[in-house]
Parts: sequence; structure tokens; C-alpha cells
Amino acid sequence: MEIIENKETRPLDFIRQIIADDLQTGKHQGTVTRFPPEPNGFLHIGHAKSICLNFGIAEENHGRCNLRFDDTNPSKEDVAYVESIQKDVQWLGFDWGEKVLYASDYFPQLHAYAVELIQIGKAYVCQLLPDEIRQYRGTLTEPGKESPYRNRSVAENLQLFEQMKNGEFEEGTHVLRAKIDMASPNLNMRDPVIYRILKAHHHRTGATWKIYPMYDYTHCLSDMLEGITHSLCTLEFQDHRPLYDWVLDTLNTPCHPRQIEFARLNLTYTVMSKRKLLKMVEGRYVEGWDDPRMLTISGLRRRGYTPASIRNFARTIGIGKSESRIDMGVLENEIRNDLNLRADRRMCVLDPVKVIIDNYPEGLIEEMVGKNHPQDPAMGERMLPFSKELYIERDDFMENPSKKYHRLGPGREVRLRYGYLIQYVSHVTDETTGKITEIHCTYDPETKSGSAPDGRKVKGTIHWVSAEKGLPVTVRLYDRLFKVEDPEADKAVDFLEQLNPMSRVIISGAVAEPSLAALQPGETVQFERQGYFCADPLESKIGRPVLNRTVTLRDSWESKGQL
RNA sequence: UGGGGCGUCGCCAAGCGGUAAGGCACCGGGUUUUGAUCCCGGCAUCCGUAGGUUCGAAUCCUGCCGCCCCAGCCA
Repeated sequence: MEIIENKETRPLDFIRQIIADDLQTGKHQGTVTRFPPEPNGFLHIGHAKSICLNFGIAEENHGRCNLRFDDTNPSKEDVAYVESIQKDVQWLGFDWGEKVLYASDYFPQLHAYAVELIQIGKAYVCQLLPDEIRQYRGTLTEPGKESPYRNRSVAENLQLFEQMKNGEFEEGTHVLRAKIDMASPNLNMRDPVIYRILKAHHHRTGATWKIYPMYDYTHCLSDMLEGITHSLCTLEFQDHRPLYDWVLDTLNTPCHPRQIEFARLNLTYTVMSKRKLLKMVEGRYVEGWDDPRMLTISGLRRRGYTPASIRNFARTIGIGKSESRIDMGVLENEIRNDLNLRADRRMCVLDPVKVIIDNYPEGLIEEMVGKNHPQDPAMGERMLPFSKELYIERDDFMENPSKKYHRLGPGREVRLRYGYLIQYVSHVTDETTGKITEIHCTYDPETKSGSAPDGRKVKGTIHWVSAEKGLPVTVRLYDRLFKVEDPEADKAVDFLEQLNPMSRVIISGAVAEPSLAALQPGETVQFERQGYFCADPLESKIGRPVLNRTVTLRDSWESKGQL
């Protein structure tokens, strides 16, 4: 039986709409898109949006999406980045086919096209200094002035360009410019530089080239050479589209991809620019590009986000042209949805306080059975050792609880999850610190595994760990990196001053149920009543887990201010 | 005050001349040995604003207002 693809009935975004139209009218037989990162930094959640768009379109139309490194500026780029980028795209679950592509693969062709531009009188070598070029460009409201080098002969331009290529000139002394219109209201069209001299070592072509093509010139031609049908980029390139089109039209190329722009992703409680992320890394405000608080793909991976959650997130937020700032809660919601289905349940006490069950036999250890998932029996069960001395969460006991609080307190009875019902007897407080050191209870032997034969109702169920059999674990509670929704809103305040000092709280006294000893690095579990925690892929070891909190559980008690 | 864009519920986002989808958030209620999950219900007489065209407009036209982007030999 043929499996019919479950096409969602949700409306197409404006880009997919354009593509559907192009396919329908026969303008294109299929789609070819591309994801073109510059290898000068790590990919972040904003890139993931673009990746999901471009590769998603390829999947939906049985088309192709190229991974192409836009490596035209050797002074900023590095192989380390090309490796991390490939890993991240792959991890997200996308496939770029045969091989990775590089703009630098096209340097010879790009050069030949530049020569052609010179030959048809559409490009010239300019010897204005960088500063002079800026002055000649004019301003937003005044037209620019033509360069004195603008009307050199074709022969002279060819000669000079060849000399640039041969490394005969110093950086900054000569550039190749497109001859368009110095009076254009679009500054990008005022004879843009298309080649500059750069004597840096290129990560792939080494010292072969002394001149490198600029983005605007490179991108459209690379798209064309790959037969890209739809070239998707962010809004700030809208003003560059006329230049994209000019190059392809002027060179009369065999195909002409359509550039379409969409709004980049912004999220609340974080910053997205590579520059700012780099500043946090270099200033040691975070541990590195893959710090679990970073919204980089590698940071999210370490935090415990799954590829599915990120792809669902991209689908949920959609594609549009209006600048937006998505609520971080939307991302968090996606990872909860995903992990809720697949994470095993476990118990871990983060801030332990000792409970002594006075009437429980000394030395007895009982094995209780816990479900790995409350709704999915197929996920199995595990054993939980129960003993006279236990730890419970300090939060789960109150000396003077309100009526709405249904955990442990004087006179209260609560259920220990998968354990017994226990009844409060007394508690001991340290005189000097004022902290509660132990709570005495009695248990009802008739209530093993948590239900009372007499049918009496117990409102609260709390988690616990055997004091004797518990496993000490290191837990890091991660929270949003910034304390304000938009760290960049106030121009007078440096975004670094808005960092959330509580974005990482390291807990060393936590105790988990013994099954946590088997946790594999990278594996994620739910600590019941608390949240999802991922064994750090780098620092966690079998038997000695280090857990990163991915996200808390939704909590309608805390969030309602515990009325 | 040059050019290019954008303005639909708190946050996203459908809508493409026929009388406001969906998600998140929020608010009720139910189930529940996670105050989780799940389930049910509520949530824009109104689409930046003022006019105009039309039997009829968020959708077409005009003016106005607000916000974003552009003066790298960065991408």
C-alpha cells in the first residue's frame, strides 16, 4: 500500500505560495534552493529558520537544496566554522546531497565574468582610496560623483585588473567597480565595488588569489551557476536585489534566479547578532559558543533541544515580511511538546531535606515500581528503592502552609510517588541557621505504591529519593540569558548589563534515583514535577551524571503566584 | 527631508472584493499517584489612521501617522 504523505492543510507562506505558482504555471519544473552561510561563526536559531525554509522547500517539492559556503572574505573565515556548520545542518536532519559547495569553487568563473564586464564597458578599475570612494558615493539625499577613473579604456581596465589579480598592487589601492549609476537613489547601485585586493590566506584556495569578489557580485552568479530557482534571504538585502538583477541581466546569463526576502528571526530574552554572541563568548559571559544558554544550534543541542523541536518551532512561527520578536515561550513550548512524548520519567531531589519514617523497619529496602511514562506503557518501568530515610524537596514542606498548598506540613498526609502515603509527625529545626534539618513521619503500610485501600483522598503527590541508595548528581538550572524581553531596546544601556545573573545556577547537592547512574551522555529525562534535563554530552559520565535543565515543566501553581 | 520595506487579538500569523483561520499566551471547566500531560469551552463587530470607489473592502484608490533597513574595499 502506498503511503500518502500527510500534507498539512495549513496555508502556504508567501514564499511557498510564489513557488507553488511558479510550479503551476510551468515557469519551473522543480525547485533548487540554497543555504549560504559565511563560515565566520556558529549557526544560531535564526539560521535554523532559514535552514528549515530552504531545505524544507526542497523536501516538499522533491527538489534540491545546496549547502554553499559564502567564503569570499578570507580575512574573517575559518575551516573550524565550515565544520561546525555542516554538523549543525546535519544534526537538524537535512541533507545537501552529493557535496558541499563553496563560492570559492567559482572564483575562476567569477573572474572570467568580471573580465567580460570590463569588455562590455560595464566595469572599471578605480584607484580612489576607500575614504574617497565613500565621499564620492554621496549621501542618502545627495547623488554621488563619478570617479575620475570611470572612463578608462577597456584595454587599460583589462591591464589593471590583470595586475590586481597578479598581486602587483597593495590592498586598498585598486578595486574593480561595476559601472552603473552614481546618481541612483539606491546607494547599492552607485558603482559598487565588485572585486577588492586581499592578500589573506584563504581556507580553501590558499594564496592562489590576491583579489576576492564581493558578496553582491558573487551571490547572484553563484546562484545562477547552480541553477537556483528561488534565492531566499533576509529583509536587509531588499535594497541589493536591483544589483543582483543587474549583474545577471548585464551578463545575459542562461538563467536568472529570483531573490525573495523574508524577515529574520528575533526572540525575546536573547540577542541574535553574531557580533553580540561573539562578544559574550570572548568576554567570558558564557562558557563558549556551545554554552547551553546560547541560542546557537550547538548550545541548544547541549541544552537538550531536539532537532524535531527546532523544526516544529520554525514551522510554527511561519515566514513573513514584518519584523517580529517571537516569544521565547513558543520555543520552550515546542521542546516540551516533543520531550513530553519521548523522555523517560525519573525522580531527582534538587534541594534535599531528610524525611525519617519512624515506623518503617530499620535496614529494610523495598523496591517500588515506577513507570517510565505515565501514558505510554511501552516505555517500560524501573525500580525505585525505598528506605526508612528519604530525601524530599525542601519546597515540598511548609511549616505554615496555606489551604491551597497541598504538599507536606504539620497535620498533613501526602503521597510519595510510587511509594507510600506518609503522615507528618514532627520536624527538627537547626537553632543557629533556622533551617529545617529533618522531618519525622509515619507511613501507612496499606498504601504501598500509593493508593489507600480505604479510598481516602490525598491531594499532594511529591517526589522522593532513598537517602541510602540515592545518587549524588550535579545539576545546572539554566534560565533565559537576559532579564528583559529586548536587551537591545534601550540604546543607552549596553546589552551585557541586561544579562540575567540567574541564567545558570549550579546545584551540587542534588540526589537522584539510582537508575540515573545508567544515563547516557546526551540523553534527556523528565524529572517529575520539575522539568526536562539532559545529560551534558561533554561533561556527563556514566555513573556520574551532569545534568542540564532544558526547560521547566509548565507550572500553574508557581505562575499563579501560589494564591 | 532620497530609496526600499512593514503595520490584522498580549506575541506570531492566515486572509488575495462577499462579510476576521490557526498557534503561543491568557481565562474558565473536566480527567489525573507529575499543581505535568490530556480533554472541553472562552478569547478581534474588527484589521495603524482619515477619506474615496463599490450593493458589499482587512482586501482596490488617495492622503496622513508609526516602525525597520541602506552611505563596508562585510555578508
